[in-house]
Amino acid sequence: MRHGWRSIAEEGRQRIFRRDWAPGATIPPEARLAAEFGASRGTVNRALRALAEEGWVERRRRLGTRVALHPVGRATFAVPLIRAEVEGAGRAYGYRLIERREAEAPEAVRRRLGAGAASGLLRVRGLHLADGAPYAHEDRWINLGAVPEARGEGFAQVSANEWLSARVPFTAMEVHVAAEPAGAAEAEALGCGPGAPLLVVERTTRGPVGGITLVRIAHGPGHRMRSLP
Amino acid sequence: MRHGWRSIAEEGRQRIFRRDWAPGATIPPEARLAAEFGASRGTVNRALRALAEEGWVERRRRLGTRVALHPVGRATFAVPLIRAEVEGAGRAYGYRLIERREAEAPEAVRRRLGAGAASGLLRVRGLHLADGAPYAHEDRWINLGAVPEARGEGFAQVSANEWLSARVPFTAMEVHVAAEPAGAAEAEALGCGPGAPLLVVERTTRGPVGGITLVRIAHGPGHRMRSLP
DNA sequence: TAGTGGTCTAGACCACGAT
DNA sequence: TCGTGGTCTAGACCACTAC
Repeated sequence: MRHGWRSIAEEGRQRIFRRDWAPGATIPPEARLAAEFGASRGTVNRALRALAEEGWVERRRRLGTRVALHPVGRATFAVPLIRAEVEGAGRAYGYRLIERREAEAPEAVRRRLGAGAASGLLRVRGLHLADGAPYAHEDRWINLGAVPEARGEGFAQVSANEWLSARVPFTAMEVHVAAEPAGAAEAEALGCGPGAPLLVVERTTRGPVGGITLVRIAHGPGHRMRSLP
Repeated sequence: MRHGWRSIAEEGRQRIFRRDWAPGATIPPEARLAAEFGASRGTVNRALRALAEEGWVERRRRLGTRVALHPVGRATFAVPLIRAEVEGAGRAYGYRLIERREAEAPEAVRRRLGAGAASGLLRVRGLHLADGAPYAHEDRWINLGAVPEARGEGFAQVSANEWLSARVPFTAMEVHVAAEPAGAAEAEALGCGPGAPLLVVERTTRGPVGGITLVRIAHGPGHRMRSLP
């Protein structure tokens, strides 16, 4: 038998699906599987690591590899530039600045950004358009302590979304998703009734030195997020 | 210098962040980096593969490894059992069946399940409770062609969510997320006003032989999805 | 203490795709 | 054609943890 790590992983999935390897059971150790498949231990390790990342098995030193009792699924979503998202759908992208000012941030915002009372925060609101129609409302706080250059940028031509992405790499990102009724400002910007259900994505972005930006993106009614394959 | 693959990956992230490796630029090939870091090519490969999975670089044979122009972020969410989700939050879990019947499915449902006109479909609706209060409304179609045992199950004591998870492993899952106004049935079950914004998660689950189940889970007002770290 | 997975090495061949 | 990443091998040492 000739086996690559992908086919070994697939065979493992099949055995789990057929209950040859039952939920909760410990499967044979890598060395034994390597002998069975006629592969090296490294190849088997690669395959089992893939199954572990997919949530099918749990691996622990000494304990061995056990089939997960409740295969916890995972779904991954892309977090693209809004411009790229719109243009990727074959629509014309547009952007309009609504508001830009240095302002006192609510305590919750400072805390989530890890910004001390000393560092200023910039608030930028804007509207993303697709084919001229409102697409998403962006309400952003930028930590000027982490990105002082933002002071010199008006964000009238280029959205903060795009400006930051091109200039400030991040190292970690936290994403919350919720359904919320449109507030007054969002309803006006998006052209929907107040209270209309909006898909709201909140992202906190951090660099090596701390919080960079916190953004709330409210998508117009009907918007869908689709998981990556 | 002694380096494991994790520290090599971290060094790569730092170089990208510092723009030593600029966006769009091609970084040195694995063999060169291996010499630089005093590691074997296999170790460097492992590190760069990790950076590629995180979206920092794009790798292609012959072309080499390029730093991504727009570091497309990815956010991963767990798709757990609702019971596990509720109990994990330290709340008491409950379940109530609302409806169970074999029914004609809309064409859209059949298509997404890849179910022919011949195979019957079972519809199960239920309500998940946390501390006795409505938590999420589940509206599910089960492909009896793929899971004939479901005919003999009443789903009165155990939710379809849990029954399927324990019995039918899946191989692929597609997830859609949207904000939608509560319909009449959902509003009644969840005890909210009709039109209230609900976070709706639609999952299509497939096994090796085809579609298994399509479920629409409407979470009560205020629910949040949080990305995994 | 011993069994298991985690990782590293040095070398090899292959698949892809620009030239 | 040939440089690049993708993968496999056989062997080795280490880290964790049940016993």
